[in-house]
Amino acid sequence: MSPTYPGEFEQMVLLAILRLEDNAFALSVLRELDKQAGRRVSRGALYKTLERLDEKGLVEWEVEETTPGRGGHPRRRFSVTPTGVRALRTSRDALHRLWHGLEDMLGEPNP
Amino acid sequence: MSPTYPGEFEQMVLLAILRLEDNAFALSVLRELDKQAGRRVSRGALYKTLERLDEKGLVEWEVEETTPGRGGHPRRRFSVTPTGVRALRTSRDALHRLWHGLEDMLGEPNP
DNA sequence: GTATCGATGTCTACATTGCCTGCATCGATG
DNA sequence: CATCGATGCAGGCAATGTAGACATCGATAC
Repeated sequence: MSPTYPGEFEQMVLLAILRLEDNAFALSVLRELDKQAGRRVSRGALYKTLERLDEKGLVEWEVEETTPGRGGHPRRRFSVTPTGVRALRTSRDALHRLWHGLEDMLGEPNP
Repeated sequence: MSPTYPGEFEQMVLLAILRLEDNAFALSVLRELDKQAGRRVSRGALYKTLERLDEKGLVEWEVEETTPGRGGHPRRRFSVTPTGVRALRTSRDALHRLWHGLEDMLGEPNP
């Protein structure tokens, strides 16, 4: 049972969900990833990732009480589980330690 | 033309090489990853990753002038190419923007 | 001088992630 | 009723992550 770390994209999805708080529906996540990280992927790609994160217990969701006046599938509101938050912290800390001290070569983060 | 971003582990390997400067031989990278990021992988895993980073032009290497008195294969000294540095910066910036503002939930980095 | 060790590198194979296209659902709108 | 819009799901291939076995060749132990 080796740890198995969240991949690069998985991390981004988790972060996007956290930022969206109550508004983390799949398509909003897609927009957030584009807006904040310049990362554009297809819906299918995102859903697959969400499905995997769910299987790993890093995210969970509930269906939204259907807003009167919209059809199709009821949408799901995602949230990051405590396990997910922990995984995120671990990844961040590891990267942070590796980055630390390289500011000269890499420059400061570009906001 | 798809960008294709460095994966989670690939980023760590690139960073480890940068930190080691002139001392970036495969096995030192392995130790650096363990020490700084707590990430332990087999040699095979690392070599595969280095090979892929090389194919993508993110790292390059030269064989070391053989130190008198050590046998086996001559070891390779790796370095990150300018392209590699750029890729690293891009990934960092994207993650940085996503992290920004979430300090309350995630806490400050753990040094 | 032979067996082994130590530090490297390579090859093969498989598991996990990343990512896309295409298809289905179902109110609202024309 | 045809279509659109916002969703979600299935299937499948490509890229990444990871391990384990095997090869090389000085140095050192016996």
